[in-house]
Amino acid sequence: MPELPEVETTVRDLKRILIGRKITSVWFDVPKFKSIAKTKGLKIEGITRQGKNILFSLSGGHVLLVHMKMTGHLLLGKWRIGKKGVEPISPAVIKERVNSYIHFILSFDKGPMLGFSDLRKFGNVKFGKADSVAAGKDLTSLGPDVLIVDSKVFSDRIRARKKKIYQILLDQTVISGPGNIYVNESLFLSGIHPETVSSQISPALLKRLHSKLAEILTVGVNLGGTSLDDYRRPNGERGFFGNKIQIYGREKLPCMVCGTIIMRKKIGARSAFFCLKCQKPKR
DNA sequence: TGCAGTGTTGCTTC
DNA sequence: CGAAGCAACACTGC
Repeated sequence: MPELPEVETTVRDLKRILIGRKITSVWFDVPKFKSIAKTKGLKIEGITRQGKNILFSLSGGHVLLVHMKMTGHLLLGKWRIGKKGVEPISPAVIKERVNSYIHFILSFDKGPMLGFSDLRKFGNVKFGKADSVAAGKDLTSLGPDVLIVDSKVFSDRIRARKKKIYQILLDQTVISGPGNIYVNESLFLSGIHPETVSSQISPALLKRLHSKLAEILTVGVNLGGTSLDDYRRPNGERGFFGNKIQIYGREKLPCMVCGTIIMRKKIGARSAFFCLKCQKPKR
């Protein structure tokens, strides 16, 4: 689920609470998360984002990397760990179904705990010294961040590939950050058909795409991300970008601009949504 | 009832 | 080498 705006929202929300806190105990119920045990006793010195990865800088030069994948989200709250498993105490919204799949918890010297909810258990964590995490494939394979890269580099990297622009935009090794919702929205706003071959799009049009993508991602960040289903902010609240969606998920509904019925097509195992009148293959 | 589909990504296979 | 298919997993909706 989470794309750049959801990850960025999570980082910003967590930073305000967790910087300076010392991890006093850890709990997990899925073997793949066992490396969080090594964070016990360390202090959180910083929280940043790289692509869709969240990086907790910890004392002693350590880093905890968390990727939320499809259904993960980090929540601040209180849990009681008993024989029946994890029992949420707060926040109240924790009672929502989507928040009841906690698979690891960090407790601190004071304040709320940090729980990781992940219905499908696709999430990932990595722990290590900062340089070894930085040298790992999770981070080295990432292309430049879509909100940081300048439009010339954005354009050059995309034109260097020869593939459908929709697939290129979802490829984190080309540009990191965009996911399915915001990619569909940005192609719609730019008037580009998702199957347009990347190498054939002019630098001028790619400049427009870059600006629309950055614009829509920024709106997403400002609205706290998109909560169509599972995603929640750390305090349990929803993000409101869902109200701004113009094309994603609107198959068979009329285009908000021209009224043409919106199409859906599988491209590389993902669903692209587009308006045939507003989005032409363009160069 | 069963099966396609889901905001992600990595590995295997050809 | 790249592209396609499958895998991880749990649930929803047609």
